[in-house]
Amino acid sequence: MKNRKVATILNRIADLLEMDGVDFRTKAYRRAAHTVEFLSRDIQDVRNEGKLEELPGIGKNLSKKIEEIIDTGSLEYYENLKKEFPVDFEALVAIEGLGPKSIKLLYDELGIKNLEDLEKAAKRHRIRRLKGMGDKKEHQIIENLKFARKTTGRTLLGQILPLAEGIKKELEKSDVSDVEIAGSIRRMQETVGDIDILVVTDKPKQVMDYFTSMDEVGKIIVKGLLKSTIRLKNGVQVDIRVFNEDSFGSALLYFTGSKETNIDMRKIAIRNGLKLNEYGVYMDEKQIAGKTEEEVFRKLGMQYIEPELRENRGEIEAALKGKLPKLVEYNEIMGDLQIHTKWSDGDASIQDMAQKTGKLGYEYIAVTDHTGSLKIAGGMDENGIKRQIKEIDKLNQNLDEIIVLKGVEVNIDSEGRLDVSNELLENMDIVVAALHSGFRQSREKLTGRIVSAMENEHVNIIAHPTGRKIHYRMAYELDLEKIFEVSKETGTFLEVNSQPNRLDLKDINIKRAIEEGCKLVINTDAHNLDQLSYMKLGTSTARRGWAESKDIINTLPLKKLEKLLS
DNA sequence: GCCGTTTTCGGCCCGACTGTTTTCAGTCG
Repeated sequence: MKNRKVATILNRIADLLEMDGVDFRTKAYRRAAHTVEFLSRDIQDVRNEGKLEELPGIGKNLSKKIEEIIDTGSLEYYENLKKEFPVDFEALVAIEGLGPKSIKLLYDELGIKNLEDLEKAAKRHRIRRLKGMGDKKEHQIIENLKFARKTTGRTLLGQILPLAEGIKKELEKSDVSDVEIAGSIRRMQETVGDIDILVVTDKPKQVMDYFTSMDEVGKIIVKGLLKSTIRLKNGVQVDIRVFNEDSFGSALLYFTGSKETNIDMRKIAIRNGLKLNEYGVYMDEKQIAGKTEEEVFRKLGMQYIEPELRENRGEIEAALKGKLPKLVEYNEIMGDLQIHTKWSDGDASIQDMAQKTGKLGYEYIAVTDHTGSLKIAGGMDENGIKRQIKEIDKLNQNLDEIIVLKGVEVNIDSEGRLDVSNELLENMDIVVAALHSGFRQSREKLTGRIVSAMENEHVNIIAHPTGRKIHYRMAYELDLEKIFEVSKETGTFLEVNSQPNRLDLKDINIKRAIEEGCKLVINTDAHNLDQLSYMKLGTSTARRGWAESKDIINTLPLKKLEKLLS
């Protein structure tokens, strides 16, 4: 998968061009980088088919450059640009208040190339003497330097969601008639850079004062009547925008993004002789829509696009043609098919997990504790599995709100073998299989291990298929196209694992899997009672992958699911 | 550098806030 590498180089070129004051060509590189980064296929395959130019934003010139990157691993044009501007752009631009123009000025006038140079120059008061700079700006740079070095970057959605909801609750106590969480959180992106909040009020002064003086506020970065930005004590940035009721829909649309989707929607407005901004849809000077998002989409001649789809990955074209999928709904999930208990590495008893899930409105769960070879996770031996089966049978006689299915999460060893005998697997309602080690094997070997597990007639589900852990380890090398093909052939379901740092398969792979005709299952992989609520994260990931309920097997009622499993 | 429901040339989203400015450039989202 060279997609990441190609996208990174294209983005770096855009950075350097931006520094040089190049305008629209910069945008072209960024657009192409976006296309490549979120392509659900291997860019190398597209290149081999000679179809690079069919991708949005990629023409003759860029397709040649991409070919050069794929073939040689580098790009002469990029190398030359780097020589011209030998600055650590990425580090410098991470400083709040520094953009391409300032970085160019600092390099041209003071030879500043990196954070160390910047710090020295600022402390010697050499920056305040530059044109357009001043002592405030210099001070700001010194302040923000400290922070930029400590910053950890993006936060997991699962971590930031409760924080954002807390701030929303807090703001509801102020003079507002409405508060909504927008931005990438509303789009349910797997990681989030900041919290965006939109409020409706006719007392903006009071609300902004309230917002900037909340207990959690560490630093006020910007404060105005219509927009403010703060940094919480824990380092997370929060942006707030104030609107009135008549603009609520267009404001929510704008503030939810993504930026790329916003830009394309504004272009559609222009094409229709209209103007779209955060205050509404305008014909000449007159607002003709804006109160609700639905109204805005309608005026632009499009279907309503769910927030999770707003990533400029083809949803705008589909909405214009009326061909958007009908996404799986959060309340359509009927059960959870990967749950751990005290029998292996979970914290709760089977009964506790069952009772909690019964309250969530599910019809069924599957208890899928680890098996023998996974000693570290307290894996059960075959006798343990047999005893657990008996316990579940007994429990089911006393539970009326939910059915507990008998499952295991078997380990796929380094040669693709399972660690539980087929005789025993035959007795299980559901068998989940996964890799837990040997991630550094070759692509062929890793793919082969999963394929042989899928070819076992007892295996129903491949759990966390790519093994990635966000911020911790990359997905292992896999031929996903092959996995999808065998998944479809054998009727093995691919998991969308809901753990906040897994979300695996991820959105673009889900989309591809569905296109290939695979069926998926959304599981929490919960190890305690609280983690059962992660289902929301897995479902949002599936929605971001354009999944409909027909693609997700645990939207089925028990009877139909059992038929499918058999 | 890309693209086309007025275009193969001439466009390319739009607005708020800050700091350094006497009217605007740069940054940010």
